[in-house]
Amino acid sequence: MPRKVLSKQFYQKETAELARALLGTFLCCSTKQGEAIGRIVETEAYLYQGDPGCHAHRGKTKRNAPMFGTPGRSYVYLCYGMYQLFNVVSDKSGRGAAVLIRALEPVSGIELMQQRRGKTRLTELCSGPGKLVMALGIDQQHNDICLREGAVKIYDHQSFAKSFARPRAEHIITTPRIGLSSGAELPLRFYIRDSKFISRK
DNA sequence: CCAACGATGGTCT
DNA sequence: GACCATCGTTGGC
Repeated sequence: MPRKVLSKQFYQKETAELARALLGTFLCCSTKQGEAIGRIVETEAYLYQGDPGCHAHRGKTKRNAPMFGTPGRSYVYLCYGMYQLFNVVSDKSGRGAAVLIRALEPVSGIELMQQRRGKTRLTELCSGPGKLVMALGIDQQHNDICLREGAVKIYDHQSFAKSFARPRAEHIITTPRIGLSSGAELPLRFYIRDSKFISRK
């Protein structure tokens, strides 16, 4: 089954739309230890306007600068002093918006994920934004890089087995976002209804 | 199963 | 000096 990375145009979608469209695509990270791949099953949108939960809400800073760059690049930042979180820059260039990847269904490189996580159960490998970054071996080296070429890529819905079909729109659940002190109430979290691999209901 | 809590350090005011 | 887009453990059912 040939792999195809998501197009430049795919990433220019409005942020909430991109967050939904990314469900069912495949996040892949290659390191010297090998390749690890997961199917995206949960995302959150962070908007460039009217969203107090978004890092870019108060303008460009050193940390959030990647969010103001080209859509289809990465934004990886340190959360709570311990965990890296992985985002996809969205929308038109320079707006300061992104999609947080919150959970994956493990697809390939599962032994490597198990080693990195120190867990064996599949549902414990990538069921949270910090967990999936650990499982894939993503770190600060992968901040502000292009996702169409390089160590971290996103492949389209058809790049793996047929059993991983694009989720039907009516199977996508929308909820408030998780873990925010402001802006949490906005309905900008999305997940695949029947997935066992999401961070929580 | 689940709610509560502490660890931990960069970023921004 | 306050504020976190989290996680794993702990202790109670």
